[in-house]
Amino acid sequence: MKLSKTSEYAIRILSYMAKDSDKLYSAKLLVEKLNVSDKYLRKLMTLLSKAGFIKSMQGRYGGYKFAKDIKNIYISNIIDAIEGSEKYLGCILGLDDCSDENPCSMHEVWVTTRAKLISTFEKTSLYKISQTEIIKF
Amino acid sequence: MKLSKTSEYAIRILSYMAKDSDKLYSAKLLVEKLNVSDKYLRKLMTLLSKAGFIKSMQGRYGGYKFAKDIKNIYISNIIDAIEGSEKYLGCILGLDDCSDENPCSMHEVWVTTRAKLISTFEKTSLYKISQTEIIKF
DNA sequence: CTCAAATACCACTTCGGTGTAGTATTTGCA
DNA sequence: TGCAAATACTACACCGAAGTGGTATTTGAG
Ligand code: SF4
Ligand code: SF4
Repeated sequence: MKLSKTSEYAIRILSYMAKDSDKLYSAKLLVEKLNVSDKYLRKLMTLLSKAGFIKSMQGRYGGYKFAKDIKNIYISNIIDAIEGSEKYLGCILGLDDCSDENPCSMHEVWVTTRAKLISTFEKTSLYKISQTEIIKF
Repeated sequence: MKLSKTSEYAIRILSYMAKDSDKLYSAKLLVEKLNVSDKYLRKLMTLLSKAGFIKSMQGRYGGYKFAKDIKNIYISNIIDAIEGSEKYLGCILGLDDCSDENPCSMHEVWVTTRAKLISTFEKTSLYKISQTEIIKF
């Protein structure tokens, strides 16, 4: 019942960057501030670049900055890019073939819960997160 | 955002057995009916025995049957026994150290969603599940 | 008593997510 | 131009969950 570590990291990194969304961030700085290993963070940054959330500047004084308005980046977009939506859209019991017509007794409450979770992801933008003070990353 | 495969299997198996909760089920039958590999199911059955949900009868015409009233076995009990409650009680972003006092902007809606999910698990017994027709396992 | 048919146990393999290492490439500035 | 400091890339190591194989043990029927 958790997102993958990679999704966690991605949300953490982008949330952190969203605090000053025009700034250019180096991998070195992010590694120091956030709790992600150097190599893994760099790999992830490249992935996030290719996904279009950020753009990278190589060379001396390079780094990463947002490629688009953080008001248009939602948590659901990030999760989709990293692990695909199936990972959190499916049934909690893993039974793909049953439907609303053939439900088990957990179905109704599960579907309701799931819907709420999804709508949370789809409605929460990085901008919104940046408006809240986060002490610990 | 999913339970482990093992939890899925456990819930599937016990839900199936709950349809006729006094019957003695052989591993062979369960393997045929449910979609779990022979060896893995047998290993899991031993684990479920040790956890006290079922008891096993060895020898010729042996098998498994419930060790207690299925009205007293809740989904949350099963998940706890297999993967521990931490796995689905924590924060979705994996940041253990922030609290209700230092929340990010997802916190409130996440906590609400999580609470609903947990209460679903804690209120749904195998008996309740058995009352609903499940076509596909 | 013997055997068939069932579970229990131990050890190994496989696989995907996570993390690491080393090297190549880019780029601005002295 | 040459170097320092940054990112990009490729390949491999690690680890826990999932899955498999083979053997030992139990037990009732005949
Ligand atoms: S009926 Fe039950 S098992 Fe099937 S999708 Fe709904 S919650 Fe999952
Ligand atoms: S504030 Fe709440 S939802 Fe946000 S990261 Fe912390 S525990 Fe998770």
